[in-house]
Amino acid sequence: MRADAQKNYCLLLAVAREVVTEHGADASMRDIARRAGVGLATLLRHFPTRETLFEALLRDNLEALTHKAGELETSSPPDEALVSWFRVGVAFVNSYSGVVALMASAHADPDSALYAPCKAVRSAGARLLHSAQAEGTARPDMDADDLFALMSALGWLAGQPGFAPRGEHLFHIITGAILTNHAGNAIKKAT
Amino acid sequence: MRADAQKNYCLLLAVAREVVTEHGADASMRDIARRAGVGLATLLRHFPTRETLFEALLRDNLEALTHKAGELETSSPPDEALVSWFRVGVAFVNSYSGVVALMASAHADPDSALYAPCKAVRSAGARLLHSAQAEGTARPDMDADDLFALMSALGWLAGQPGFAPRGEHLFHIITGAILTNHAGNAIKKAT
DNA sequence: ACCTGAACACCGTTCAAGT
DNA sequence: ACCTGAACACCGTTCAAGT
Repeated sequence: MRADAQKNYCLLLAVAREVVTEHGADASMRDIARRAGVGLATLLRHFPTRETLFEALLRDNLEALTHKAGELETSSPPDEALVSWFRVGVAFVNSYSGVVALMASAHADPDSALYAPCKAVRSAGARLLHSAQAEGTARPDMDADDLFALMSALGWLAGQPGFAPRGEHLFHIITGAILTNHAGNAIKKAT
Repeated sequence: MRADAQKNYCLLLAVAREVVTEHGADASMRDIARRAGVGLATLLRHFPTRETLFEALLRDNLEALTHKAGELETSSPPDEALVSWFRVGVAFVNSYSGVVALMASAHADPDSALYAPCKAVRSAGARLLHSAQAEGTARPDMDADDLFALMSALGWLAGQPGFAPRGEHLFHIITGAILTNHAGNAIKKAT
């Protein structure tokens, strides 16, 4: 990669982050190029699709999310680890408005640049889920895709202006459905 | 309304239904006008916003959904009525791909043409929910907006290609969280 | 190698001009 | 009253022409 190309790459990524923060995941590519003071075609060659742009934009955060699962696995009991990670996942998936739709469709499309990172996240969740299921604290009739789907659904809800205020409560309701100890999974936080 | 205007109105509605079936809720307005053999401006005056078009397009179905609640209220015990209606609601909200996002945002925007119909649906669900709560078969820490949100979330999930196959199972998980009789709400169908 | 500008086929909005 | 065509400001894609 030539020096000027490298510089443009970084510049575009920084500007994209800014624009996407303002306008969400379906921000105008043209706008990003314009603000970066670069030809639209230049942006499009660095990132031929919206997915490749977001793959670069979210890479670090997606890796952190995947890593977080392993961390919680050793530091917390399985059910707590699962819920804590689920919460982090919901928050991430909603970090940029509209990104959840991108990830949901990437999850089903092996050609998407976001497919691999999504799969990694899914696998990380799977491990936590299986631990909790083995322990008997998570419902057994659920798999990693269900977990990913529910995470996406909560992320989507939190991104809808009308539902956002209820996000925390809906999170509580859904995690309550995932865990099996209906007795007191609400208060279970500092045990 | 003049005769030709009336004719155009009906024609546009029919064509719109067709195009939306093919391309989902964010179909091109221009395309609808084109297929109807009418100027774009004509479509836009009959339906100044996408919401007004969908208000007309969904009116009958939304009324049917609202009506269905009252019907179930008298024909079934509260918990069954709630779940049955919830199922119909999820199916409806997913009748046209992408319509769920339209409804979710209309739900929070009193200026939207879809605001009133959404409110009616919400209220219809509220009655069923309250009956079940009074009976003790639905969790008490939930209100009509939560129900509407969960219905929307399931509709959204069903609209995502990757999650659609799991729709029924996710429906089961979420209704399990709404009802309180965790013992056997799965099999409870023909009692 | 890498970048650019322009042409292209789209989109929804707006409005003066027609019947 | 109602409709139309065109102008406008956008969008992403593509590619020949420049350095």
